[in-house]
Amino acid sequence: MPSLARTPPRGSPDTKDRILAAAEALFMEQGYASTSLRSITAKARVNLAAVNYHFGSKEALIREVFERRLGPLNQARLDYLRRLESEAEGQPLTAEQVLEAMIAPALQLSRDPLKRGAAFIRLLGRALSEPADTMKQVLPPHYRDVVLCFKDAFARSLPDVPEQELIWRMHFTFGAMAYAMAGNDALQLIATCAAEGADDAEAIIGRLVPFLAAGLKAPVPAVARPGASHSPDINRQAA
Amino acid sequence: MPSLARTPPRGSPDTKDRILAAAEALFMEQGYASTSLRSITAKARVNLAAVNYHFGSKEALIREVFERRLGPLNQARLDYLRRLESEAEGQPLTAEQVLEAMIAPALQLSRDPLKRGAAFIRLLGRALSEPADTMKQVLPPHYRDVVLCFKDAFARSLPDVPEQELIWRMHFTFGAMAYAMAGNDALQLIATCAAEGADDAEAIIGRLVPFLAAGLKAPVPAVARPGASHSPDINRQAA
DNA sequence: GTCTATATTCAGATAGAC
DNA sequence: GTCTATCTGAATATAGAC
Repeated sequence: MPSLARTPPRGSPDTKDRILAAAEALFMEQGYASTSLRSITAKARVNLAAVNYHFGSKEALIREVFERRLGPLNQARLDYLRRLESEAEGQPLTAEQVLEAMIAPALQLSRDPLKRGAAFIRLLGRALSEPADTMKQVLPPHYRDVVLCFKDAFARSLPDVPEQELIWRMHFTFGAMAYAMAGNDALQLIATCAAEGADDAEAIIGRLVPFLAAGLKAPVPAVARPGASHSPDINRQAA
Repeated sequence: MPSLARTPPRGSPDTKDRILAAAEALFMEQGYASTSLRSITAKARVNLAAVNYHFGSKEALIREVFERRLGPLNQARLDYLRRLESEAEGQPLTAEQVLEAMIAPALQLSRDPLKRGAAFIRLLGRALSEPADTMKQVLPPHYRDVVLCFKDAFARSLPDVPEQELIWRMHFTFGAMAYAMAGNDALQLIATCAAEGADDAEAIIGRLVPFLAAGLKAPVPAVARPGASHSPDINRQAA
């Protein structure tokens, strides 16, 4: 199959891939705006002009970094979810199972030593919080099916949670996932408190799934929509 | 009091403040690296050279943006926690109360229409996920006391959660908080599913506290430290 | 496809008049 | 303190030889 690709792979064995790998790593470390094409080509040990030859622009490069990884990742999530649902034979899945379908493929990718998937997973966690306009255009189309399918799956798992409440809980869930996947420790919580194993992705998942499942399954407070404040004295605070 | 400040306030009524407000807003919208001093001074309607005159450098400016807000905010969190603890008279606080002490002061700031605190709160949520080296130096010192005091408070509220597990749960908690505070909806979850009220900070808090409290209080799985995988079949997944 | 060299734009920072 | 004008460097992108 690879020898039948549009451009014969002779001459340059992997220039494009080297650029993509270097871009992935540097975007993760420094962010999109702070990473220059010069540093990318230097790390990939290719010529500066190669980026514009192969990709056209810096924006097209970051776009391809995401397109290459995100399609397979999200397809794996959907496949995982469908497999669990078919095995359940009509029984609704547990929230833990739905979370596992969301998280396990990312864990799989982050463990792959060949594809340098870990860098991408961390980049992805960062990108979800990035204000750059590019990200706001690139990510949503890839996630559309995942969001819709998993929302339905969660709704079946959690029939007592109203739809609006469920959407907010998924919002919080993605936030915690993105933060954990990005390996963020901006507050040096781990360092300050001397916890170990921050790099062990599997350990993180084992803790993240029960945490999020409990939040998703929490009893729905009688706050409803009309403005009943959840706490009577939240306002008596000076500064 | 203000007329006795080091530099008499005549001549420039608020040049520094206008720069800080503009920087806050633009850093929130575009991120640190993508925001030029030219765009900041244009928005603040001051001269380009004023930034370097008043602050010395772009990095010193962003540093002051955070220092001006973060000290009072985190002090309010500590005061709130201490007040709740003194009212409890020795009884341990609930996890909901500790979360409220963490979140309510941020909500307070984000609602203040004069100080443009909402922009800062969103900027703060973003900054916690930002890879820039500057942030990694600026934020941790401000959060050190908050992290330590709230860790102790959570530990008293949740005596059944081992310390290592609690640290991870706080990590997830801060992730969900940062994501929610930043108003991130990178996946267009809210838009896709047509939920309303995304801008109402109080509604977010009313949903966030029960969600996080349930996660923090979740039963601790028998995963312990030695590598007992939490799920037997997490690995049989192709791609 | 790959390279050198360069065009162009824009960034942060500063000098010096007022 | 504020302004104009400018220095210096670095960024993206491209032209054209090989």
